[in-house]
Amino acid sequence: MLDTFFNKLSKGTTLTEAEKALFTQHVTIKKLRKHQYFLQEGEICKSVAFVSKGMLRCYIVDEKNNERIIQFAPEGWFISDISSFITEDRSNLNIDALEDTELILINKAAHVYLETAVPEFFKFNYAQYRGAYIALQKRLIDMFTLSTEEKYTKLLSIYPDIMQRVPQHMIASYLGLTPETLSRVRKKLSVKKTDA
Amino acid sequence: MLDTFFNKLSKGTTLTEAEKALFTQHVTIKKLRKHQYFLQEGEICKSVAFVSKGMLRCYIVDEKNNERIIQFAPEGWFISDISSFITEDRSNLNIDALEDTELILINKAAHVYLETAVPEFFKFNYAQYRGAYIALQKRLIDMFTLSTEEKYTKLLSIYPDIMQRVPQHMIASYLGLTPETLSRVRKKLSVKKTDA
DNA sequence: CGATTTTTTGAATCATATCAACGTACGTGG
DNA sequence: CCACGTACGTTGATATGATTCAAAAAATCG
Repeated sequence: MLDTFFNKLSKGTTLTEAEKALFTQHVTIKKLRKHQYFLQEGEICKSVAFVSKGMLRCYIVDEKNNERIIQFAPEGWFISDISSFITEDRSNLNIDALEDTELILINKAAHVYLETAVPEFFKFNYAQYRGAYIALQKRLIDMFTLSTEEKYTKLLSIYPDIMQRVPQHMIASYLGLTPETLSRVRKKLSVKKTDA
Repeated sequence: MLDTFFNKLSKGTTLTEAEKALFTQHVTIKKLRKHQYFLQEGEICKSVAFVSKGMLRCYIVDEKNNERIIQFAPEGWFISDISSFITEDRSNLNIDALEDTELILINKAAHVYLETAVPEFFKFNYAQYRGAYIALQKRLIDMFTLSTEEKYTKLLSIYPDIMQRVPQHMIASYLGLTPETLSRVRKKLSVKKTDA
């Protein structure tokens, strides 16, 4: 049941069977059908979720009622509103399923418990946050320095299958573009390719 | 000498005198005069720096030779290229002093040692990274959702003294604008204010 | 004080957003 | 399984906001 999860943890970590049993006891499994929410704005984020199957998106709705996608979370990733999870303030993020998905939920009590009971888990989370910070900084730099075209091709090079799994207008939103602009960028690129 | 540093650590952490002594032994002090570099692109980032006095900026140079400022680091903040520090790859960031500044440097060996010798330091860094990640995510959201005008006024509300300490064109760079655009935004805002 | 850097202003240009219309794919219930 | 309705993607025309380039004004530094 928790295979993918232990797989993820075992990158740089070795868990004993006893420790694995602790996880099994303290986490819960949740299934979400396409379009169902893991978190809606206004709620307090009660859990960190590991995606064992499927895919979610995290988005914010701006004052013009545009959805702005902050992050995608396919299987093997964690998703949560960490800020709300830590402070227990209401979230302004929405997280919903783009496909039927399966989550492994770690609520706050479990999270605190597991981090002390399993020091490796604490270290793992440390490395996760550090890695997430580095990745986000790179993304911010890309937002600043890359052209629209480059942003799109870079996304494709990192996630080659993303166009198969995610509707185009959501990719536009993730890149900070309108759907129309992304459509035109793609057209231009396909023409370029044909030229060669 | 390390007062501001211990002050920072003591938020949520209590260090014994013995532990403080360990820090004193393992860190080094470095003074930078205005315009001097803590890190230049192409170098490997050898230390994490705590700013005890002064201010630095972290920037990247894009292919059109524009400087893009990623981050400012006034006293009380940490600055480093964490990615380069961890992986020991060459950095593509530049970090230099905007004023005469004083840094407390923790090199890799010291960092590793102190994190194991002082568990509180490990926890502190965990919280730092997590906080940095949350803050960066908020910044990314602001970049997406705020108008140019709002980005500028929000920056001012968070760092009211920033215009006094940082040249305007660097603030423009931080916000992802040209200096001309920021100048015009400021003019528009000052007219609005006069109207009232 | 003069020299250099920074900020401001103006005009032209460019990239993306916006609005509107059309074509296409999709899945849902009859 | 087909038909219909809703979503999604494309295309065109126009508007908007920011950039670019150039030059003057203001501030800062040695």
